[in-house]
Amino acid sequence: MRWDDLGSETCSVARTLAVIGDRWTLMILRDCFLGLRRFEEFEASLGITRHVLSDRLKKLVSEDVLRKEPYGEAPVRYQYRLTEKGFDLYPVIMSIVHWGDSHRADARGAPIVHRHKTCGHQMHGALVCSECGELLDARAVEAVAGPGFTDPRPQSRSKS
Amino acid sequence: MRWDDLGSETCSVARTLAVIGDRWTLMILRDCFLGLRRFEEFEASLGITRHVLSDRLKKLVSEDVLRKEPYGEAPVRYQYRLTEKGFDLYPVIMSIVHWGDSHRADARGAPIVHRHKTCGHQMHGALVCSECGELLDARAVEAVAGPGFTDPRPQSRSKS
DNA sequence: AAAATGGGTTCCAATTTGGAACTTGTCAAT
DNA sequence: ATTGACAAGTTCCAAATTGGAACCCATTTT
Repeated sequence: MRWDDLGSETCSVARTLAVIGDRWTLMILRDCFLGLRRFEEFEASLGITRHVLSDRLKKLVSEDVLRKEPYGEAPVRYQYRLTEKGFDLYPVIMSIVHWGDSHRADARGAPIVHRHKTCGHQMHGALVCSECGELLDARAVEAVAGPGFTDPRPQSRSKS
Repeated sequence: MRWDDLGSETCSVARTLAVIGDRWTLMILRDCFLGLRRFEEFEASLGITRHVLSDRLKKLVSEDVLRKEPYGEAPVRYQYRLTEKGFDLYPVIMSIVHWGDSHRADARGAPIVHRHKTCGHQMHGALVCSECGELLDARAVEAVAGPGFTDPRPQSRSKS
């Protein structure tokens, strides 16, 4: 399968990764959550080549994850900001951060720590059951076919 | 910057993506959480080319996300299973699933639904503050330098 | 008038993928 | 005892993607 066909799979992971599952896209989104907005800010922060950055930003805008808005007057400049749909990716980023903090931090500890303004504590993101609020463990969750389920790969790679 | 240098960045997102931020790796992990274990199962499920699959599995094993264990007797065969470190990626996958369900599902609804065995309800993963348990919103979280912080890109791309 | 700034685009070489065929060890059937 | 099948790869080549650098264009500052 070509990577570009991922988006038409009957799977929410595949469909999501078709948007953000790219080498650099999640790094761009990390920067967005850190408040970066301008083309050259992303470039300097990531050290990504300009045309790959340009391409990824276009894709994110076309997917409505980022919004490109003009600012400044005489020489009109542009900035890229998260849409609500983009903001909804926060749990993905925070889960990634927490895994990195837990498993890839150096001896001194996490490079960035997070403070919850609401309660004032230093915290990390925790994944819980939306219904009972208990911490989620993969072994306690059962996946079953939902309303949008269709048998995967009906016409795929023939076996003979 | 080359993608391969990501792992040495002072950022947990970068370090994590150096392990899983690859085009196919998260799809492989999705399959692992769905219970797939064998090389040919992954290949059939993903339609990925064999040498890319082989390469990704090797990387995941070397990162201690998957474990390669022999099974069967006479012709010894191998299977790949999640380690604890791999299991800890569950929040990442579930957050991705939830975003896909929310923003990329077709009219009929999610292809897969999840049932929490503990409470019995159909649920999704929700990201909360580890300290106060409140649902996390990006705007309510402040990121500050932690113990492992070092100034990014000290020797990077010179400007002149 | 020359250089800088911001936000790109164009070009080419190097790397990575996609696709298919080939390998190796073992078993099962002819 | 050959032939075929299976699992798990590896090898080869062509096509696509990335990395690196240079170029473009409209304004603004020096």
